[in-house]
Amino acid sequence: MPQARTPQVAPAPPAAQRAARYWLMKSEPDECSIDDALAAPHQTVPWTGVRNYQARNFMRDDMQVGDGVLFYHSSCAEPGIAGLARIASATRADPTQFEPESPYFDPKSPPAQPRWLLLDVQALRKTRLLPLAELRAVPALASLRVLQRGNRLSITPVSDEEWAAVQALL
DNA sequence: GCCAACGTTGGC
DNA sequence: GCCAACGTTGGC
Repeated sequence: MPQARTPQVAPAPPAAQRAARYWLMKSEPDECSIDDALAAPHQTVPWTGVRNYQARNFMRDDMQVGDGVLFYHSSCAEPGIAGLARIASATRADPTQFEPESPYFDPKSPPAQPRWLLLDVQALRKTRLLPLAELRAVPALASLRVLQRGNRLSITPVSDEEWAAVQALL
């Protein structure tokens, strides 16, 4: 008895099954601030340099064009949410992994199967800076990933409720 | 597959 | 510059 054929390709998961529709993305303002992104052509920058598998997998598996982004400034005098942005492209290979002179060079990444991805992020607007202390004071943001102890991920999902709570602060 | 050593992140 | 926390590496 022949078995029913199984689809060769799994259907894309419905939006409700994605990890999130909103994201927080960290950028060092010395490298690319919200002002830098707003000044870029089409207010769009390639999000280069992600070298963490969890963050890469969010880009690869969950992030979609149009998703909302909290643009976060890290490793600077005033860390916090500095602007709003959106995901503006699908993923593609991050070219810096193949550039020996780049700080993001990864000699172990096989060019035929690039290990690291990026996508384009379009800045929408600069906001007033929402520093960590202010975010921590909002009960609805208690579980925001960037506020958790030891958090280091440069891309983290933001729930619908957290997104709304941030918008309410602006 | 364990786990110690090491490098990096990032707030303070 | 300090240091806690975390991810990665590599010997065994």
